[in-house]
Amino acid sequence: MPDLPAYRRARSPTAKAERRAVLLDAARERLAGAELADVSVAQIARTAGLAKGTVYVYFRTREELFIGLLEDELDGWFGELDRALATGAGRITAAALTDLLVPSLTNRPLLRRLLAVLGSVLEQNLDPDPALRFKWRLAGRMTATGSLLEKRCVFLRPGDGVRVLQQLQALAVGLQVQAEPAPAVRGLLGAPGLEPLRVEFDREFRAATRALLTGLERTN
Amino acid sequence: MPDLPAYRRARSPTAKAERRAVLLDAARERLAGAELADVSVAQIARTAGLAKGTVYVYFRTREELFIGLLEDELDGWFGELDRALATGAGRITAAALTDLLVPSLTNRPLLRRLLAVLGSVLEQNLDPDPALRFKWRLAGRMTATGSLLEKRCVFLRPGDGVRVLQQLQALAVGLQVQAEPAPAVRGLLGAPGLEPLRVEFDREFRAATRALLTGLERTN
Amino acid sequence: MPDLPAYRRARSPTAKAERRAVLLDAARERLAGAELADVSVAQIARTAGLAKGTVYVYFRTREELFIGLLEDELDGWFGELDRALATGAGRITAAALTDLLVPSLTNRPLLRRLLAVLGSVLEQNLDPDPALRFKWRLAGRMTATGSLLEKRCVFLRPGDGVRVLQQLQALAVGLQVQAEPAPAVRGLLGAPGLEPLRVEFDREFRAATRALLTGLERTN
Amino acid sequence: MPDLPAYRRARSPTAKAERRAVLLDAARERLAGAELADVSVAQIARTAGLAKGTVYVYFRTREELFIGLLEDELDGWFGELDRALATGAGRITAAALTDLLVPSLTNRPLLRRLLAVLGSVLEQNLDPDPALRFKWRLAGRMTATGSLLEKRCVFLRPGDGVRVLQQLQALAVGLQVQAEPAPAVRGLLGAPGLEPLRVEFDREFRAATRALLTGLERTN
DNA sequence: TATGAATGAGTATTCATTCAT
DNA sequence: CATGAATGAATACTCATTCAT
Repeated sequence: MPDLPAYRRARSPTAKAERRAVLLDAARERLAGAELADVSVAQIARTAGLAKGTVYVYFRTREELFIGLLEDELDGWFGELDRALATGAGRITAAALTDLLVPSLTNRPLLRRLLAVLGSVLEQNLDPDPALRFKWRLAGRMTATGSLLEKRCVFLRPGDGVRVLQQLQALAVGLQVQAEPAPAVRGLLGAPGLEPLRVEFDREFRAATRALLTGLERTN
Repeated sequence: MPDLPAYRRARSPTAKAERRAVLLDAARERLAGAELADVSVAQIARTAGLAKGTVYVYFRTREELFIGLLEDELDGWFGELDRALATGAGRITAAALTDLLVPSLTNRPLLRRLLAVLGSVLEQNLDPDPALRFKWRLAGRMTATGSLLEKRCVFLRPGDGVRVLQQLQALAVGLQVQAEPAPAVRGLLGAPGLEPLRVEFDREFRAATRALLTGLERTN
Repeated sequence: MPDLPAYRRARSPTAKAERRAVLLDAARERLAGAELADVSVAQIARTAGLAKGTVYVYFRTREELFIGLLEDELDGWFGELDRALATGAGRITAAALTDLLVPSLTNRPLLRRLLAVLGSVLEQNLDPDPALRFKWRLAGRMTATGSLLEKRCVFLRPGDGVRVLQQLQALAVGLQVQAEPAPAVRGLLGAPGLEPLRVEFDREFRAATRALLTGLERTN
Repeated sequence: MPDLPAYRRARSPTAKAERRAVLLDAARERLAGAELADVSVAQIARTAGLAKGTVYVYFRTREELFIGLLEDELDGWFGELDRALATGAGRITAAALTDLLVPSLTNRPLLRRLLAVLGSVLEQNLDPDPALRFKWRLAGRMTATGSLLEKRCVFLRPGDGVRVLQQLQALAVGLQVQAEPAPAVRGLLGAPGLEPLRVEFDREFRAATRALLTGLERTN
């Protein structure tokens, strides 16, 4: 049972941030069991124990809420990468880089799902202004983490850092789509003869990432 | 009053297949300029010069129509790969395989787009029966082409053929999502400071594929 | 009990016109007991015995439906005036013109109500195209009937015909607003001391029209 | 810490009236550029430099605020008429009365707009109590000014004073509706062929008023 | 077969008003 | 008194699908 907040109305910036987080958590909870398209604002509000209109106090549109979720996930991801890359001293090989990068996305299924629909859904009903803000922030972190990558990996040339991140995201999103179709579809994949279509995300993502990074290492 | 032209009613199997093709072509035409979500059955029918209801004579649902399109694209893709792999004799290196595989997906943007939404959209509103038929056929071609790959590439171990195809698709889909967001979003990407988010599909897909295959070659 | 139509689906132009009329009649029925703002599309559809979506087969928007109603009312009004002005031979005095004009609006409360909200509500959610079509038609009938007026009334100078129609509409709308506020308000007007605010439409409209026309007659 | 400025809290009746006036002025300002339906409480509050909730300290509902505006306008109008009718000695002809009455409404577009929606909008969401108070006050001024009219104009019989005021309002409201539809609609009226629908308020109102009063003068 | 009229489920969003702070 | 966060009612419209013609 979650602690109820001590207030009914969030007036301080802290309380407001907290309430925003409550809404994001509610969205996360609902997304755990349903497609993004099937999660309605009403559901999220109900899950958060708030009224529908309150959602619109904190987010201008439904899409902005999901972008908020994505920002959280991206913060977590980049943060984890940055910490890992700052730790330790020596140079990193492709194999070590694989071990560093793979779990960061393997453990973030929601990030994979949100990235998969970012361009086609999330940004559709977004004012240009918040859309740009989001993109700038994302670009900034890509650049920063890409630089760290280049510093720690001798086999990465200038520009390769960002490129590795893009390729990693691409692999994760593409395999995510193969590995976890909508629940209704997932059932069918158990049918005999469909083995070639069954994709176990964790294993395949690791394999592909290792191959990719190894290839880069050898090529450069 | 003279008889209406015989082709107004598609009686023979040939005529039926022809009309089916007309509808698929119409869908292709519409998809060239719009998001899949924005292409309605009515539009497709109108483009084909038929009535809305007629679409449902040839396809049980809107999704089945798009699956039909995807089947065509997959047929073309696998056919091209199979022909290329059957041609020539010697063993294929990672570099040669890259040159063989990359254009097959670079030239098929529609295939990439459809694969991206296969699990989350297309198969959502499909009867289990046609869904299974589609999947069996796909699995079959994956297996067949995968075998061919393994035969021609010494660096591929058993099972790696299908895996390469999966990884290739994953890369293509993931980069597609990054490279071509919905039109409304694409405009924003021109803003300064967003360079790290701009992805040129052709170049990045080739680079990633080469790295991936090279990595496989060296590892195995 | 109204006759049910012999068809379920209106395919012939006649049947379609009939069904359109059924929807307009349903709207009329609902408007008899409620403010225009309180009449929903769902109510109209239910009253017509049709589904909500069917309304949108015949009218692009809710407003277009009400404009259709207004067009009917205007057709009736102008038709009545034209017939009356075509009948009889001699010249018409102000008094006779009053007798001719007044009942035509006294008997059309719906016309008065719709005219009152034409510019502020009805035309708000109308595509420019149908809006223009409506306005051209209205302008045409104003001009035609205005000409007839000028022919039969010596005291009307060129241009006065249309002007009389405008002034008549203005009076009717203005008095309508005074005489028949929303039901919730109407009750209050019975309170003692509010006699100066009670307006009996028929009487006042006749008096004002007679004065107006008499004034015109003497002035010109 | 010094005391906050004394005026931040409106304690004295004077200060309260002042703040009320600030809100009414803000409403006037917003109404100058927008339809009444498009002016929100939030906008008014912002324009007044106050918070949304503060509006409800001074007015029970949004409608009550607009009624307050209307009361101001009516006060100004009746005041002007009363002063004009008290001034001068001799009897007033229809022509002179026209010159006296017409500018009083020509110069009050906001009064016309508010009167047009009084019964259908403003009084909809009003408690009976303030509604009655407003109506009694209005009735009183109608009676008083009507009496003055009857005193100065021989051609007005008992009861005609109030009636003239009613008819004048009716004309003003009706012509207002014709002359100034919502901005979105106004653009269309420039189209060729729509001349019969273009109404210039000032000119038409004067013409109609003169005819009306002249008619009254001759009839009585 | 072909048609296109009829259906009806499904939901984000606004904003006047309230009330905790 | 002043604030502004929270509320929740209320509704037009789309479009895939069906089925009468």
